[in-house]
Amino acid sequence: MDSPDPPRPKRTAFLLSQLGALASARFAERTRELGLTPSDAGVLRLLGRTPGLSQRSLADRLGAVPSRVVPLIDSLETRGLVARVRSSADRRNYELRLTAEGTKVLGALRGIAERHEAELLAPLTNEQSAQLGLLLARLASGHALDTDLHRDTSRE
Amino acid sequence: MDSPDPPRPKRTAFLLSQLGALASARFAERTRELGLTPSDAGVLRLLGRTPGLSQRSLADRLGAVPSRVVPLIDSLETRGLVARVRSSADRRNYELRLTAEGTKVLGALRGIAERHEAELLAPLTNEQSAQLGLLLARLASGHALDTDLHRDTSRE
DNA sequence: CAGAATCATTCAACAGGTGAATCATTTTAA
DNA sequence: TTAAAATGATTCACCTGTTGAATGATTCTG
Repeated sequence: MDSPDPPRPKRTAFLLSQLGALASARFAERTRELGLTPSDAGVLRLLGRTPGLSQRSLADRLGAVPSRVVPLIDSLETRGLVARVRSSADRRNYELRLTAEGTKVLGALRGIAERHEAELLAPLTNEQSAQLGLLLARLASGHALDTDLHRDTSRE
Repeated sequence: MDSPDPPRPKRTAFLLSQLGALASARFAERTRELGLTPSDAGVLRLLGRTPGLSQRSLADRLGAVPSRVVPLIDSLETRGLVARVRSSADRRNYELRLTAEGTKVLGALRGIAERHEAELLAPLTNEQSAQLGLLLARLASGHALDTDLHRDTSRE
């Protein structure tokens, strides 16, 4: 037969999928040590930056459906990381906020993200990492995968 | 307060996760038009390159558990894309092979992969795409995400 | 004020994936 | 040669993350 394994170049798109999955899996491992899922982490990050968000707009920014957000917040509320307060302006909404404990956990999460980044980019030099960051950013903006994930058209 | 949105640089690890998820989702859309899941596509690709594989070794190379492979092959066999033949050497094993139809579908799959790659890399110049390919390959090999996914230590 | 829209919630359902137990077959040891 | 251990395929119950439709409360529209 032919040579069994000429060092073939592997599609870039596949590499991207695989490395993305690897990155996600590693990050999940790290957050699990804090008792959090990646979704939990996303919620905390978003509420840290934008306190008072409603569940609806949180769902939009997460790219999730509202019914999905309910058990997510339930669990974070049970653990005392997030508080639901009825909006006085519109009593249909909750205003979601981090508790003191939640803010603390968010801090730990930032540390985790830093170590995660460092571990993932370890095989590259700083220069290469910077290059990669630029290329990926260009790719992301080219595909309307924007700054924050699903910046959508509605208000709030 | 602070300025609400200084165009912050976004972690490279997060970009990687997001773009990887995007790439996977887009690829899944494409394969679905052929009536295939991404797992199906992986099986066909592997059987195209290595005919006669057993379900066990297929599971190893896919990074899946054997019980997962059963319904996967069931479905491909039902659709006439893959054939199970008992190994005469060891009647516990099947020898899995693509049918003529399966080979045809594999061809279509290659076309899809090409278009997928082109679409994904569209925002970049050819030079940038090549650069990205190199950086990702370096990253993958640095993380032992090797040529084919899980080249493992056992035989066959 | 009546009807439409909106937020949060529940619920049934589904896909994908996993581990334990089982059966047939092969290998190992005695 | 045979008893015991190992191996491949399969079944099964189960779990997690998700989704969409229906519901109740509240607010907006005209």
